[in-house]
Amino acid sequence: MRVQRPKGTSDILPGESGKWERVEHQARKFFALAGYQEIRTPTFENYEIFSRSSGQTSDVVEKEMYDFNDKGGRHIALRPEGTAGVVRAYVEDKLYGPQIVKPFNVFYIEPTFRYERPQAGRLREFHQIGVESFGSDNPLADVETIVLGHDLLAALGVKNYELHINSLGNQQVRQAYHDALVDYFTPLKGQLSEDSQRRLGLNPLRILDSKAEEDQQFLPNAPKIVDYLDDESKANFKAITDQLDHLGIKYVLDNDLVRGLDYYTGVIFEFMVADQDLWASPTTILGGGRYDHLVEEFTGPHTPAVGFGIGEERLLLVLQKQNPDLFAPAGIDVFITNIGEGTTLKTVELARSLRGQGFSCMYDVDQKKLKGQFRKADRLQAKYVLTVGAKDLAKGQLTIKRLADGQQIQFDLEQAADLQAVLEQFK
RNA sequence: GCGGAAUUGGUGAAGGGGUUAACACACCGGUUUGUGGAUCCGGCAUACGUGGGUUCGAUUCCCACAUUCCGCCCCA
Repeated sequence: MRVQRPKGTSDILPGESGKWERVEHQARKFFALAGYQEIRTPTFENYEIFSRSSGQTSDVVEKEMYDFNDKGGRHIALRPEGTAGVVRAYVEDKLYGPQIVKPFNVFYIEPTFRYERPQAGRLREFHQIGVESFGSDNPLADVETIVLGHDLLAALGVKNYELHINSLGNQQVRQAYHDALVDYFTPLKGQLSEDSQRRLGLNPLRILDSKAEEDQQFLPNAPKIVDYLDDESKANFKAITDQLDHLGIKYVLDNDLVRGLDYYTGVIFEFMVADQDLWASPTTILGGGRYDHLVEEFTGPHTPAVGFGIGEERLLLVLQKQNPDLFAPAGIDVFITNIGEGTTLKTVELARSLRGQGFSCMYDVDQKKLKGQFRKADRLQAKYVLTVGAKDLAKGQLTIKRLADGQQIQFDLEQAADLQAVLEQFK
């Protein structure tokens, strides 16, 4: 048997898992403060949920879906993004009902899957932290979502990121813009990159995203979406950017920002980090936007919505560099060593008592020699070592030592019921 | 999907077609048995990603595959 995890997956080991817990704990706290509640949807859905929402010509559907047929012949896909499943649940579970306060705000933290070549900050199984807000078409809902993303990154300690935003307007706008792009690029077709020639027929919007050298020269003069926005879309976008201005949130208007999923309709945005040590080119750690028709597409009532997703692996890469303090190893409060006849069970009793008092506490189940126990305490970065010695115990006493400076004090056994009071003697 | 590099023990690694795979760190044990983080002593890869091939003989050469890393595409 080959003992090897599937390509593009990773084991999050103890030590590493603590970092994840801190990030997720902070995120949960943050969402709770904003009144967002958690939603958990299945890891897999019927294939159509994703193919219809993301768009048949999107890369996600065309080549990155992790799909298979189950034993019942159902075409299943592991979720490649978070929004579709939440929208499905919103419709199926009738969360649009009048008894539910609008907007309906949720967050999720979940594994996500894309069948791709792994590289820095890109795995086949990765994790997304996301939010969705259903039911409001007010620009303030867009602003609230962007502010949430901005403030969450700030709370976690991400320092250098750039917020790119753009607007895609409604379906008529998109159609008109689509046609304009085809008109512009078709005469140039022969000079475009192979990929872009293909995109021209399928999804010309994608050409704007191209980084191919052949294409670059044509991009500056390509039609801009802003010129095709109708008055309402324009007013909407302006309202959003004005409010961001007032709130002091910096952003870059990025006409070429497209996003990989077809369901976006209004404002779209990405928080990008440019760090040569991490990635050769600027990389998106958070992306999102407005999708006003997806609920309808899933046979629900017309429901405007907006949300974003954060790539947790990428977030961690950035945080480890920009806010390493967040991940300072914790160590345990107390390690109990014991020596001599009749001290073992006393040790267990003390450990249970200390844990009950809220101290993290361990002892040596291997019952090695005292020196070995101290070595263990040191390796576990214990703050204090409490020693249960047979001789001391006979006098009703215990010894506690602070490892940082070697200071050691003795105290009566009964005082162990309130260790905090004992520890205060060190100060 | 395309291009490039890598793959030796718990880790970082040196090495080289043929009887002991260097060195370091970590770890384990000891330094006469009630105290850590120092020193000293000892131990620690029948093994060099997998499968083929070349050869008297390969971990060392060749091929394929796998995985990892980097870049492109795209995105989280």
